[in-house]
Amino acid sequence: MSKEITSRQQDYSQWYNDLILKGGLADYSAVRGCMVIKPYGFALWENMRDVLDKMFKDTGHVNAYFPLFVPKSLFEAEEKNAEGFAKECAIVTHYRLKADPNTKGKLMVDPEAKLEEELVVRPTSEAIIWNTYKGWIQSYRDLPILVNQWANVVRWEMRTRLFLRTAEFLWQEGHTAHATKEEAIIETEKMLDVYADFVENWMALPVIKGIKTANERFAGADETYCIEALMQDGKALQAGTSHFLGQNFAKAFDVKFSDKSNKLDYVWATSWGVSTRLIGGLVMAHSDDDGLILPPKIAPFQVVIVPIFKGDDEKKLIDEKVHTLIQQLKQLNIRVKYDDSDNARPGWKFAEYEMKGVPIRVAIGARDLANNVAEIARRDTKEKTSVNLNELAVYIQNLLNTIQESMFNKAKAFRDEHITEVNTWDEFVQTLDTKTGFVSAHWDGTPETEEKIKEQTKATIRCIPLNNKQENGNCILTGNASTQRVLFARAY
RNA sequence: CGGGAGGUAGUUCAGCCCGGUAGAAUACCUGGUUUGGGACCAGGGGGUCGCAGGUUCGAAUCCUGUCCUCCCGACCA
Repeated sequence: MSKEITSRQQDYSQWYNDLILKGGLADYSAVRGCMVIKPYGFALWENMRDVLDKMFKDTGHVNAYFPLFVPKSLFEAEEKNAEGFAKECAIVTHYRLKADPNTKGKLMVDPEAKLEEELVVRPTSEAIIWNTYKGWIQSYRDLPILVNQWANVVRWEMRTRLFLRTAEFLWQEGHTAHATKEEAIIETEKMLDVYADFVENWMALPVIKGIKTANERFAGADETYCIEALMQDGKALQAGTSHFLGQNFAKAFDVKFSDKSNKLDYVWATSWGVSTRLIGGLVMAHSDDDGLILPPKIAPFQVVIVPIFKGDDEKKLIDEKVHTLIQQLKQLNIRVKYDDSDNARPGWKFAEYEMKGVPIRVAIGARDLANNVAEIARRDTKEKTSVNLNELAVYIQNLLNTIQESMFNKAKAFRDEHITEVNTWDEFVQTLDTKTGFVSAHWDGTPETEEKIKEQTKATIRCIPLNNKQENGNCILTGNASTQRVLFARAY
């Protein structure tokens, strides 16, 4: 009973924290704003990473690694980028400690060891990477450069939340260089599609593809594309971004190339990233008051088998059947765990694996063996059925697909129900306060109006959807003419 | 960074106001009985009371500082 989870209704934030901590995904650490990702959480991240990494490679990208530290002079080269991140940078100023002469056994920063130039711990790697690309690019024949990096970054956030916003987080960042603007834009859009494909088809999380307004754009980008997801409490979550950087970084780092006619021009750039934040979104979108609900395609374990037995003789008989089943499941590439530990009884294990979100539970006892069946329980719907052992492996294979699909459909139905078109300010405010979710409304296109709406309602423009329908209307705040609706929401 | 709450056994917490031998539940270990939705009996081990100073004969308790966490707000490509 010590592991009881706070209900969503009682305290949504506490529910979220309970799931992460008690589900065994992560722990708090001794470092401000930084978390420990535990083996179960990291296994989830590894599965996500492996799928994404293959997608990147299938679209022609290669991995590389750049330094954690960025000399301050490089960091400040692209002015807007530097300004945007300046407030949340960790900075290395010294390179040595020494024994504190005043306190035995304590260390102090050695004032003699001050760095000539401070090093910024990367909050993002455009600067160090573009400084490097300068040496890699002379001719159009050197382009495109399609590089991805799996890395950690540090952003000194004021208020942190497990997975959703931590001071240090894991991510991938793609940084590409192109000869033409058109090619760079195609790349930006292509990677947005990769993200949407991954998040929808692997994480079972429906997203809206769109572009950010100038206010919400990445510092240093000409255009920011994004995918936006909706959480169960009606708040939006930016799940991934893909930036068209124009020639901003090429100009800042003086990266030019000769085209076929030997004319010099600046290189065109993109960058794109998703992070461990996706895990936070996954948790918030799918789980319930009994614990996590993980989509089969990325769950660390897709199936857990719990034996129910009295005495060693029964256990032996069950073991035999289970080992056959495990072989069958492994041949189908299904990740399975057999929990035959004797320190917990079946009921305890049921609750434990529900909390950990394992998609399918198989229970086998003497009663089942007599009928050559096993009890199958779905985590997402809690439905239980008895299935003949001879058909079980294939049944599980199919059920995993069904669960994956069903989770996506459920999340999509919720998302679609929570996109509300409104035409007046009153409707707008009321929808945000009572119904929550995305609100589709006309906006006059000015940053000032966007800012005022944010001040008054805490809602921001999440995106202007791609392929947005054009229609005439009036801005909900100012009444000025507008040609399209945009999506507002309160967001994480 | 502002406001509020907190840090004592692996975990959840009591004890603090009013200073005097560190407690409960649960988890863990041993033995036994159990096992189809978080088992039971008996015995046992485990805590520099976040950290550092100070007051005191004596500090988990009082004072100062500091670190970390949670909630609300500001901030958040």
